[in-house]
Amino acid sequence: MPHSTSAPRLGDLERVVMEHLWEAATAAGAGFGGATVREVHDRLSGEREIAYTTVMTVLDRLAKKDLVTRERDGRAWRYFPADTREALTAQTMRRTLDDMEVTDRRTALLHFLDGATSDELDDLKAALAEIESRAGPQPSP
Amino acid sequence: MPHSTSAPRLGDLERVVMEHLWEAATAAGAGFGGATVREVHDRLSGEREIAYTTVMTVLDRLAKKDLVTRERDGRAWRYFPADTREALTAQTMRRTLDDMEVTDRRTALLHFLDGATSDELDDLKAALAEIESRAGPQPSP
DNA sequence: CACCTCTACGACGCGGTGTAGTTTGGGAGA
DNA sequence: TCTCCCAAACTACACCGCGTCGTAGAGGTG
Repeated sequence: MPHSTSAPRLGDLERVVMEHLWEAATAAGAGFGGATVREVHDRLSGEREIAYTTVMTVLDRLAKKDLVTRERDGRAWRYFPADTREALTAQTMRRTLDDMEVTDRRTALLHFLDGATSDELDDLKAALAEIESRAGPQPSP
Repeated sequence: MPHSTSAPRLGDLERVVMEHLWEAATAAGAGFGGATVREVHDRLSGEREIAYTTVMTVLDRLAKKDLVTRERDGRAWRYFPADTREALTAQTMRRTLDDMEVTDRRTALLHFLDGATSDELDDLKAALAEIESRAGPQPSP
């Protein structure tokens, strides 16, 4: 039984392709975005040599892993990231935390914060405050 | 060039073996611990069928990935986890955050916290407080 | 010496990923 | 209508990581 982990991991090229989809999504002003195989291929061709079908295969696999969705656009498919970069990052981090079956979570988080810049700590505090306010003000214990 | 990511990811069996090393480390009261191939194999044999050399190979690969260290113990090697489970977890989480080249880190962290239990939030706050106190009391800005 | 135990090294199968060629189906123009 | 082009679909292949062992040596012990 050769390994499982049930976690869709990104390869190098897959990541690059996701980059372009994310860029396309933000560039198109939230509402739309996405890209066809040809569009992604054209962009990648500017940076390195790569076959059209290679891009197609990658997009296809990403779709099978539910990392992207697709809609018809004429005869071609238009691919969209299923999650934002931030959401995917968070998911992956969470999966790590869960998979490792850490008993002493506080210590793990402490180690994590050890490597954090003060900017990052600020980001974290901001996020924490946001969550708390969303959950409603806590009664003082 | 088939992928790289410079990230030592754990397979299923590798993880199981690490479990045993971590257990051995804590069971031995901080100071020592570690385990030989035979010890790990004996323990695994109780749960499933597995060859001695399989365990050896895994330990070997873990050593090459610097996830364990080893010292001579008679004719055998004694293997020690290079990091605690918590430290490794934190490392992996951090690597994810860095690799994904997230620009909006705050949003990513927000997504991360979205999936957190309130226990986990408490752990995080405790860790955060610890870091802050360690860095010395901040002068009010 | 014979034996036992450990290490070192190599091997094989399988799935994932990078990479691409070949086949097929359907619109668009001559 | 017939042809050509484009995009999709399918297939293929190599390489690497990991689970899985086997075999060959080396070095103590009875």
